[in-house]
This record gives sequence, C-alpha cells and structure tokens, in this order.
Amino acid sequence: MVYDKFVPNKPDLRERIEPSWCDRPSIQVAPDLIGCTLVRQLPNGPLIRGKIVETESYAPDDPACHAYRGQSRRNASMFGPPGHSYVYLIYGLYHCLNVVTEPAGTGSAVLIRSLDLETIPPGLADLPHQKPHRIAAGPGKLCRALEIDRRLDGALYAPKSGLWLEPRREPIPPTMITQTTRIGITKAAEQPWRWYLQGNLAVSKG
DNA sequence: ACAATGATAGTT
DNA sequence: ACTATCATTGTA
Repeated sequence: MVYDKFVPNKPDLRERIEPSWCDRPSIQVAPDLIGCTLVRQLPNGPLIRGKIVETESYAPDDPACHAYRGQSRRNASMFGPPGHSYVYLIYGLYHCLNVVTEPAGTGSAVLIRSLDLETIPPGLADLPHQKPHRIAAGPGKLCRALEIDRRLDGALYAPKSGLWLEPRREPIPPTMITQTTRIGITKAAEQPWRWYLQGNLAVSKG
C-alpha cells in the first residue's frame, strides 16, 4: 500500500468537522454548513459524498422546533451534545437528518435539506427519468439515498459512525448563499431560517 | 389537490 | 384508548 496516502477518498486524510464547531447557535451553524460535505459510509457498501446546498435552523425558543415543548424520547438527541445527529421519522414514510447544535441540555439543530451528490449510490443510479441532481434534493430523499434512519439517531458525526462532515474545500462568497423562509411548517413560518446555495439544481427553490 | 403511512403528543 | 398532527414526496 505504498500509494495509500495519495488516495484522495481515504476518509482519514480529509479534514473533518469537529463537535466544537457545532457548539454555536443553529442560526449560525446552518449557513456555515452550506458548501460543506456530508459523507456516508454504507455498511458493506460504497462511500457517498454530497455537498450540502440547503439547510434550515431550529432554535430552543422557536415554536417550529421539535425541542420547543421540552425533551421526549423522540427528540432526546436534540438535547444531547453538539456534533451528533438527530434523525426522526416524518409522515410515517421519510426520515430527516439534523446536526445537533449548542451544548448538551439545549435543544437546537440544523436540518440538512438537500445534497448535491458527488457520487450516485449504485442502487439509485439506474432509476429511469430521475435527474441526478434531484436524487438527494429534499430532506426525505437524501435520507433515502444515504440509507439514514432512526438507527443513526444520536450518532456522533465521525467515520466510526459511517456518517461525518467535512469543511468547505473552497470559500463561498456570502452573496452566493440566499437566506429565506423555511418550508413545510405552519408555526413561525415567517422566520427567515432557511439557507441555500444560489442556482444549485438540488435546491427546492433556487 | 391529495393519498401514502406510522410515530408522537395531547386529550378523553 | 382515541385522535390530530406532522421540518415529505410522488402522482393526478
């Protein structure tokens, strides 16, 4: 394995986002996650990488936040330490993936809404009339593509979990990131707590 | 416009 | 126990 250290996709050679980076208000972490890479190592499967192009933030004093009415079995990981996941089932059909923010005891997180995939998961590559850019466009679809469900709830974002985050490889001008209202909620719907990479084809509306 | 589909939280 | 709700998506 002489050339091992030159293999670009070897996980250990890439910089990773640490829990301390997530120990900030979700309203700050959400825009900073735009352009970062979500990496999924499927068990006995391929490595899938996707650029985060759409996020939403949910804060403790936010009526739309699952943590707003206190801790429960479902949202417990939102009150856990930063840099871990919060995964929940929605409409009995889809899962949604969050990055927990702020210290343990504080219920806040960032919802990952859309990914621009670098690699198409083999099982999804041959689906007809599915545009590649749309495979992970939407919180439910990206969890389906990356095989993320409640078993990953509370997991640390790290290679040992098969799920981790990497920083931006290139700077993104702030003007390329649009801030606007969140999608699919009724409470606090007027708050501009959604961010997306302007013009990216995986974004719900951009 | 609406059905699919199940866990959750609040109410009897 | 019952019921409304839900940070969604695909089809009509």
